[in-house]
Amino acid sequence: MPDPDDVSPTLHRRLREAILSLDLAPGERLSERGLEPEFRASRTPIRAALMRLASEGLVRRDDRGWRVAPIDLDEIRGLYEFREILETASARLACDRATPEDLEALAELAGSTAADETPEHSIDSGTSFHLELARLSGNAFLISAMEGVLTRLYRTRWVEVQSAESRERAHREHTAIAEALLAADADGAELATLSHLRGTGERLITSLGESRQRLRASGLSLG
Amino acid sequence: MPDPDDVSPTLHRRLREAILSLDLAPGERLSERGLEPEFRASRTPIRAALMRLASEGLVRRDDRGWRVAPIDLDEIRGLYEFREILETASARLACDRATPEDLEALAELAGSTAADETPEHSIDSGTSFHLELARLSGNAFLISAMEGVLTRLYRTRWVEVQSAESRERAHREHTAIAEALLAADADGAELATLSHLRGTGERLITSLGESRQRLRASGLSLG
DNA sequence: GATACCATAGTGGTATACCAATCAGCCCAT
DNA sequence: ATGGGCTGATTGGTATACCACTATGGTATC
Repeated sequence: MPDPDDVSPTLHRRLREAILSLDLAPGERLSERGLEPEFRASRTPIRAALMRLASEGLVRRDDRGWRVAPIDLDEIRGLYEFREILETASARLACDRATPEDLEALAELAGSTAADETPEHSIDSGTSFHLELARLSGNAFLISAMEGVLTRLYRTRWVEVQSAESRERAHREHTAIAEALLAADADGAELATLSHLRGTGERLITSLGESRQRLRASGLSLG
Repeated sequence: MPDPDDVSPTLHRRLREAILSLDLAPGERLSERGLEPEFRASRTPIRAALMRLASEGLVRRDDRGWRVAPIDLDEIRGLYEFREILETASARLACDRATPEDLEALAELAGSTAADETPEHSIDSGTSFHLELARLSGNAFLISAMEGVLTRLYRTRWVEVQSAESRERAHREHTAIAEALLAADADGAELATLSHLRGTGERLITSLGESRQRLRASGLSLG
């Protein structure tokens, strides 16, 4: 997912991408010195990047040392509950504040999900849709909180877009949200958002639970 | 203002307290080396503390350097809007999840506000009440977001508790929230929370606007 | 053979030296 | 008197050396 700030491949950004791409595995232990050769930097900036990543929830301090944040089912549940709060509120605020042009652009984003055939593009356009919805709320703290949520959820993306059917469903539901907003129907937009999140979240958690079983059986783990 | 983590007077905590107590003025420029003598530490830990404070919104990066986050009226407005979202949701969740004992403890906190005569204690108990309400939601992200909001708002506390009358009003409204929760009245609790925040926020912003006028007239500023 | 102890290597935490960029102030030239 | 250019001080950014602590593994002793 795009880092709103850094445009040049900063160390923070590179580490972040390594984690989000699962190149650094969830739960993996990291040592500051151990990262030096891979990322061609000295401890000080690596340490700074790790601290920043910790504040984004992608990395945690262990007893002594760091580890990539594990993918925790309870945390995902909490994130989706939190996200419901943020995103339904965003929908209401966007309904009040967004201009018709903004909403057209949002509908465009919703529409673009369908055209893409690749799961990767579906992920990105899905993320963009939800982020844009938050932006239309006009509240900087809401936006920032949504960014945090989406970042923390990003590593689970591979399960959401597995089937063409679920990509199609996301497209339908995003479109429904955008259309309710275009119709200035705040209640409808809130409801559409809520049901989209409820369904998506439930399927994600179920799917993750099953994957966890499978992985455990094969000796792997999610952290 | 209590730091949930650090119990020993860490550097981060000391810097944080210096900012929250307005000992370091809003908008004041800070230099890493310049803080060394005052805080008896070298650049590395000071830098780390500044980065952490930046992620809490108490400090910002300037073009070159750091500055204590100014007190910005628009930001306060945004914070209160965000807080409405978080806290009404907290009330609803708490209504579902909190045990009667939890709610009794919350009512106790609400009650303790009145007994205190000093503005200082009124601040602390008020903060505790709102933080406890968030805790009863049982959602870690909601709690953490509320902590962030309260931290960012903390420096404006001196205006909220100026008059005995406003302290009394806070007491009444907190009690009303706690009682609605005890009655398992989710709608009532949400409404009581909303009206408490609306009123408090509005008065705060008005008051800050006037203070800003007065300060500007006297040559000072809030950053 | 089991256990207790010690040496060692690896950890994050801190202090510090060096770097490039920048901003301010002063001096000199016009 | 004024404008231009240079110099020095100060900034954050980085690299690195040193510290205390701990966990571990091997060895020596019982």
